[in-house]
Amino acid sequence: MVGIEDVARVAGVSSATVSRALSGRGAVSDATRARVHGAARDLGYVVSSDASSLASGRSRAVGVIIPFLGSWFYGAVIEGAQSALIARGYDLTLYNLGGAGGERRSFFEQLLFRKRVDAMLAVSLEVTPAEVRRMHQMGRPIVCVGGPIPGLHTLSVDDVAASYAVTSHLTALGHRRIGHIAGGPGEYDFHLPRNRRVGYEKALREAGVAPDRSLVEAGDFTGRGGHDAALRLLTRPDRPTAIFAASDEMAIGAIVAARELGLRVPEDLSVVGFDDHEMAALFELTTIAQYPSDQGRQAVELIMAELEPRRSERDVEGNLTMPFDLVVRGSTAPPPPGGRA
Amino acid sequence: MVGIEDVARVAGVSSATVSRALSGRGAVSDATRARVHGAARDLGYVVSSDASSLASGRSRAVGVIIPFLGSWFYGAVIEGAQSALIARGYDLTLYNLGGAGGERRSFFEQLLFRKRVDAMLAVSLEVTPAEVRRMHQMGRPIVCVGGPIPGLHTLSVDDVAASYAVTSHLTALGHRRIGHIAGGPGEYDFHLPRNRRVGYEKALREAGVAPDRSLVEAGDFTGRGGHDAALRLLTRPDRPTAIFAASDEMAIGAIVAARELGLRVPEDLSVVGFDDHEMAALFELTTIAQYPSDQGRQAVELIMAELEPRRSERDVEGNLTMPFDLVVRGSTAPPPPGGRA
DNA sequence: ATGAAAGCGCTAACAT
DNA sequence: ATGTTAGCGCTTTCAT
Repeated sequence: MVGIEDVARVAGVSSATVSRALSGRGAVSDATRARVHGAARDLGYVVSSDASSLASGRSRAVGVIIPFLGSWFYGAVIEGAQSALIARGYDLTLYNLGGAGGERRSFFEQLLFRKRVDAMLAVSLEVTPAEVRRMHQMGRPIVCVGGPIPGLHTLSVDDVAASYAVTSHLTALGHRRIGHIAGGPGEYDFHLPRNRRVGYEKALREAGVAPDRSLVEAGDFTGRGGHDAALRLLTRPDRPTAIFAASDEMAIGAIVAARELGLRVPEDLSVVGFDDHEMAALFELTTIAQYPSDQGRQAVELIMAELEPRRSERDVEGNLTMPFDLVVRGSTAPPPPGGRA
Repeated sequence: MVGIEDVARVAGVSSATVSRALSGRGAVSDATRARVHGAARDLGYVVSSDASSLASGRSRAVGVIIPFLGSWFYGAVIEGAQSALIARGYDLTLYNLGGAGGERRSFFEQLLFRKRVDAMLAVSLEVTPAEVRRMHQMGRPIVCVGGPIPGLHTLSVDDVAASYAVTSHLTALGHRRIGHIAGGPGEYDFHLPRNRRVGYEKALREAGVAPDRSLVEAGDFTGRGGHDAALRLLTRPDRPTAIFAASDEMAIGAIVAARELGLRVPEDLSVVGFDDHEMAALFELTTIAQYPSDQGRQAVELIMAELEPRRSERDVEGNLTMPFDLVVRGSTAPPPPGGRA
């Protein structure tokens, strides 16, 4: 194994200088720096991250916590975070808390404190106040994507506003009976199902429609879940003329369900989703585009601002709002004339 | 920060004994072990992984390398690997080599050698011989999912056999003109596109059909890519009566394309996929089920067998074959009577 | 079964 | 700008 002393010997300097030259911290003359880099390259030297972490207290890794991996959204957030991290020389350690086992507990009790990571990025994580305290105890920056979580820096789209926008699109078309396929009962994905429902109800009220609890069915953010929920909504005698699903996967499931029942989209039923999933365009789905890989990237920027503060950057707000866009495609139209609008 | 010496003091033993008691290596009396565990719990002691790694040479982390994160398959593999790792107290460090930047080069030149991880799990990675050498230089176990890669332990379904099976299902139904939507031109996902095509051609020949190169179109493992490829196939004057897409995402895209052209599935066109994606059942897609999360789990078992060998386990083969199943659903039927079969 | 002590490979004061 | 040196917090011989 070639170590720092080997490089020092070849470059004719001390190991301290090698460390300085390679890490960029501390002053080194240009000539020396060049010699050190040359020696390191020739020897194929790569710093041991363990030794470096132990000595410096910085691990150059950030932990990313997600509730599960089954949806497009999480993959995209991770992808964005990853590329931003790699660009800065950081590793990404993934913690998937969704498993049936004690993943979650062992995470909060052990993993969080092993000092493996310099910071945490929590994606759509529903955390208890006790868990927030635990995270603060860790004493390292924590940024959440999909928030806001009281007490933590978060970065999220305004789910209420976005849901309001997409539901208003439906009411503007003339829909009055609008079903909602919500996220599951809060195991994953915290405020999000609640907030999306709030925006939906706000748009209804504004259109003079009293929200009808029985028009809200739980999906679980999967295609199958959306399909089944839609089936329940659409087999009612007074079926809705439009459905707002809280994710595109569920919306696609709803479109399939409609087709099974012989309903045409959008002539007989309008469907809107949320996310702008890779497949949304394929199904002509009107939806809310959010930009998860940008969210991942941005979250990393926030983390870095805390980790490596420069005087030029001002302090980060508690909660940062991310953009979204209403994307109107072919899955929405005015309700059918015969509809009990 | 509570360190090992604190625990030692409270438990009334030396730090060496604490290390032994907590790690399970080395003999410690039951009474002592209990006292140490008690003290550690009371103090909230968690071992510093950096210090532990540095001293022991083991980091209790494995790196997972993927070409990109955009598909269901990778997410599932990672999920399986993650849960197996966490159960053994290992962390998962993710390397996504798909980014446009120099991720790939910096990975093979630097990250691989930082000694952050005890082993590597490479998923569907197309590696050059030079890269294989680099990985061996690392001197740590490497297991690949989706192989086989010469020189590395791999674990994969027999893509040729699986593709043969699903294509034979089509020929058995009477199809003779069968299109194929292959994976992209090899940027990601290596042998896989090739192997799936080989199985497809073998089934054709066996049915007395000469493979027609012009019936093979490249998708890119996305719904959109499958859709566009299917459009090209289906607008030909002598369009195929069936399509085998190398992934379910692409197959779903093909179903959508068929519908756009007014073709009914399966009456006018049969479509088969590969993977048994979460949404496959929703679209009644006949497909090959493989079990990516099991593959991830199994890969971790292989790694652990090398990392922590026990005498009971015999040595692992170079290549381990994973199961697949043909799942027949509603997207396949005999070709239409008028078809130029 | 337990303890003493020597590192693991690097970084960061401090000195020059 | 560079070198000297003392750790970082743990694991692991080697004794006992």
